[in-house]
Amino acid sequence: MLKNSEFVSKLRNSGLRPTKQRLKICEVLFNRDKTFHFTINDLAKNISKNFNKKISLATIYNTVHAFKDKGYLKEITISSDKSYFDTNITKHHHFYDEDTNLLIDCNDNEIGKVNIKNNITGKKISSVEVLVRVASDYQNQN
Amino acid sequence: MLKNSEFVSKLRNSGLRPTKQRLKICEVLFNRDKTFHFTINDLAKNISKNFNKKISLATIYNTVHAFKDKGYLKEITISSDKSYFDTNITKHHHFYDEDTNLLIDCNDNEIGKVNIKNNITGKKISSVEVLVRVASDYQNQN
DNA sequence: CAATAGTTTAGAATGATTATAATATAAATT
DNA sequence: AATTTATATTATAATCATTCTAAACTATTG
Ligand SMILES: [Mn+2]
Ligand SMILES: [Mn+2]
Ligand SMILES: [Zn+2]
Ligand SMILES: [Zn+2]
Repeated sequence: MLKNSEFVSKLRNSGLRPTKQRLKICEVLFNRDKTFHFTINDLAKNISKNFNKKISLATIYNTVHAFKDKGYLKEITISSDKSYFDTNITKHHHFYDEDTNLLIDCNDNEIGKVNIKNNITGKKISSVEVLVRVASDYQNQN
Repeated sequence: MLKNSEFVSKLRNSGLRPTKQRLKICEVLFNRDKTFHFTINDLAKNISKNFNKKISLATIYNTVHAFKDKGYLKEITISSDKSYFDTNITKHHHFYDEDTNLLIDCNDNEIGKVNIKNNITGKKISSVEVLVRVASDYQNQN
């Protein structure tokens, strides 16, 4: 539950001007109790529903990518045609419900620490992500 | 190192007619000692280089998707704009080298078993995949 | 209040993937 | 082995999410 002036600082601190559009997008994304997952399309619909002045799709793309670059969003790719953004930027894993197409955060009492015994020589690990796909029992599994 | 007649059976057994094009693609993908990762683009280039008669891009897409549906290939999605296919269809995890854009298979002495303590109620796990992104030590990490 | 740098926008361009529908091939049937 | 039927391939067009362009707009600075 951040307020407008906090978004202004947040944007200024990252070298982004606090424009009307960016503040509106901040409000939609970050002015909540819980983090959530969304697609660009979800966000565009959400904004057009809850904002009288329209924000162009190019700006929505630009802003989401800027926020991702600044580390305010993470991108989670499920398949070649499904990409989600996540307002939860802490390290965490996901369940993906193939029936509902919903991403669900895992916490530590759901997936234990991944044990990486050997890394590639000369490389540093930049992220470790687990994706657990789930579906109804009686549905076709692949 | 399978031979042509084995590919013919394999295709027939899955209800796919053993056409010239599909057999050529089988040869390129499965007539090897080691499994590997490829993009559609890689495969198309490979075929045009090693085959005198061209296979249309539509057929390459169709065949790769048919093979994936039949379980002869797995798809590994790295980001919204990078999708790989894998001829290793066993359960395994991956390192992704952000410097070289190369996918590398993990074996059990690199990543231990993922401990899933609680699953979503009423759902069955259809896959568990770990992706470890790595990059050079001195490179920008995100 | 300029001047400047950064931002938004509508619309065009891109490019990977998929659809179309005519032609070709494989399999099944006579 | 000729005919019929089902399936596959192909060139090409269509789709559509994303990115690009460049003109208009806005926030910031002096
Ligand atoms: Mn695909
Ligand atoms: Mn993107
Ligand atoms: Zn999440
Ligand atoms: Zn692999």
